[in-house]
Amino acid sequence: MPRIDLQPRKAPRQARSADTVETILAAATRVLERESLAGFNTNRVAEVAGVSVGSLYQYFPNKSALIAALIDRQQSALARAIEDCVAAHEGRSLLDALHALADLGVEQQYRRPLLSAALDHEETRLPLEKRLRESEQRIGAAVMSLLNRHQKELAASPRPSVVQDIFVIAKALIEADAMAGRTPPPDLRERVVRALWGYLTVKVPPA
Amino acid sequence: MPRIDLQPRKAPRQARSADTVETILAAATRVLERESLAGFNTNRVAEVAGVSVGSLYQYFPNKSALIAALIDRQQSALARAIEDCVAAHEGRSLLDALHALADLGVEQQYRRPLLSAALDHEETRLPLEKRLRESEQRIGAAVMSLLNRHQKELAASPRPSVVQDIFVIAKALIEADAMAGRTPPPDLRERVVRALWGYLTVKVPPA
DNA sequence: CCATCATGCGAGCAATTGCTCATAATGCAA
DNA sequence: TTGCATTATGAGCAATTGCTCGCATGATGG
Repeated sequence: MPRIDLQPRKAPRQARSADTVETILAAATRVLERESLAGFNTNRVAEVAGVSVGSLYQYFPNKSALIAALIDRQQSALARAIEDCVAAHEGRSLLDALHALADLGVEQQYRRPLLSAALDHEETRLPLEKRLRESEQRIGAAVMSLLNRHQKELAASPRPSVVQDIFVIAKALIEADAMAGRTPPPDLRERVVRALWGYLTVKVPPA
Repeated sequence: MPRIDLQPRKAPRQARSADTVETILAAATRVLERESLAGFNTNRVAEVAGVSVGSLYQYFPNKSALIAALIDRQQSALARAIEDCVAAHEGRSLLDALHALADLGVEQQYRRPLLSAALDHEETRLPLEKRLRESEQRIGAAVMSLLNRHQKELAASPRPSVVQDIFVIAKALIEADAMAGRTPPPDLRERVVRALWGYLTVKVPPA
């Protein structure tokens, strides 16, 4: 069984190392998106990357660290995209922003369905490291600021659980469709927006 | 790698077999809810069940079939619970029914969080067999009949995608909380209902 | 040309695990 | 009790896989 050491090994000083790391991560991505977690082993990743297992273990202390690096990459990219999206919609309507966020999620999930699903699964299994928590928090902060800008349209004042919920709702809806077909159904975007908009703005009648 | 034979082997004629199958399934459940998929192997299940591996393979042709049997059980139980719930709420309000369904989901997910999560994951990996599809359809039909009863309150006429969506939304919200803590937060039920109610009843303003 | 050393290499170890099969145990009919 | 058929057993095989370690390689400086 692998160690519980998720820190990437101190990168060697030589110039080539950054490229090699990049090559390995790219290969890992390819393997993961083609064969999901089933065919994902370090020997295969090294083979696809065109390097030896030994080299792989020079840059990643164990398999978990490799996966963690992939998650980190993907989460950072998503966080950045969301931040940009929220920033770009300053002054515009909440509905427009939700549409844009939905598009963003759809695009991300459908580009590499297996990769996303696999990383999702590993994310719950691995002890999350700081950097990942950081991406999560950046996403949370961005969404929270969006909600704060439109507080008057909301049914309730935005609490952290609201941010988590709309994130979870959007991801689940998109993932369910992404596992079923190669291309997004035309109404997916609209359904996601309806779910988010409904959750945010509706007043549930009292019992 | 395991075969792709999900049919349970023809049960022996002897009386003891049913009990043995039951014992094995119970053991499998225990292993799965304690150590998730990581520690779930046939040797361990047999050990916990107090039978030999050979016996296990007399009743289940392979590991996948064992997992499929667990999924089948759980799905059937859920389908039945949902059908009963929908039937019990005939003539009552949609909101009441949604509350009841939310409770049902929360209870199911929190009783064995790891089990539910593991089975969810395997469900996407395994080629679903007929019986499973049948449970899914039963759930879909029950929810659809509930929606049909309250068509006038709905924002749009209930299509199959609506049924899938509210199922996915509820499951995702509950699962996210279930992975985080041992007991459900007091507002979980309300959040689930709001998400469902919002999705079903809200009219999204046109662009 | 040599010595040094960081880096790359890949055979192979140790552990795991799905599953089989020769054998033992057990139930049952005669 | 005897003989047959059915079921239970578990040692162990074959395949997989995470990872190590001794050695090769090639760049660098003298």
